[in-house]
Amino acid sequence: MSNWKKRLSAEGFRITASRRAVMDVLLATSVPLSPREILEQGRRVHRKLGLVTVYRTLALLEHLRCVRRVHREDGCRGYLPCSPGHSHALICRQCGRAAEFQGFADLQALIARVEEATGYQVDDHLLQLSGLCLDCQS
Amino acid sequence: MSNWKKRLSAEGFRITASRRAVMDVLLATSVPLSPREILEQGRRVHRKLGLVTVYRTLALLEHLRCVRRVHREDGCRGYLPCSPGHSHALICRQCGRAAEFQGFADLQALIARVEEATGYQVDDHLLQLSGLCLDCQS
DNA sequence: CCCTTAATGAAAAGTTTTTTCAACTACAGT
DNA sequence: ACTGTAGTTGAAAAAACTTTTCATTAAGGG
Repeated sequence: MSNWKKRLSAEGFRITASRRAVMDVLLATSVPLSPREILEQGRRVHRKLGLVTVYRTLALLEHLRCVRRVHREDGCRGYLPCSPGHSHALICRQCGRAAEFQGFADLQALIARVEEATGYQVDDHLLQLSGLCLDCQS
Repeated sequence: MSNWKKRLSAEGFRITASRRAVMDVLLATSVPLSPREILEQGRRVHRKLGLVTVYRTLALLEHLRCVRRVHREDGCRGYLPCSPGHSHALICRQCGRAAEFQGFADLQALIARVEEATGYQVDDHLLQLSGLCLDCQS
């Protein structure tokens, strides 16, 4: 059983046609999608899908860390499926294609320095990179 | 003359009461403000200020790098004044107070590694930290 | 102190997100 | 399999947010 289904069940949530439609769409994309885009594509597999349900499903799946929300200059609600563990998004500014990467130790070092410099106790971070993917460089 | 006024003039933009109101509000805050909050506070110094103008002014000031837009889980349009040069925001999740920090070399190293790992050519990044400020830790 | 033109604000239009609520259905227990 | 029930859904409506339009205002060079 796919991972997201396990997580829903484990927390007592039901596997419904709408949730399947939303996850199917997200698992098939390599570009962050907005709720409206997810609705449109999702209707191809589940005709009755409604926008409200897309919003609710995304909120739930984000909470369970099955999907990740990416922020961009335009539109702050792009969704991507996310692999287990903490990772970050790297988005092509030309075609939108997204890749994931890990934070490595550099980020820990940076955070430690910032904590020292500011006195804040840092417990979360938002890091996204953008640029050109291999295909778009030519 | 304050820096933001210089930048506006230098690019041929006018120093108006509305723009002064928006910048005054931003320079006085340590918490990211939404366009609506800026409108409300701005009206205390410039009665006729309109919401449309706040949006337009923020877009302009952001373009000129006099203000910075911060993204958060809730609401993706928080504005802060920004110091010259590239820096990042660190926001207290309790009181909202923001601090700035520089990217240091760690970030460059991280980006270089990601470029190597993914083949992308990285040319921009969005980095924000959140945690507890000194006051909120007690 | 004019004049030109950038800038403004109110209203309206367009979007996005949330709330409400009756109907539906996944699935645990029978 | 069948059934009951509580979690889910989707349409409509409300609320919130952002952009467009356009007549009026005023910044600042001459």
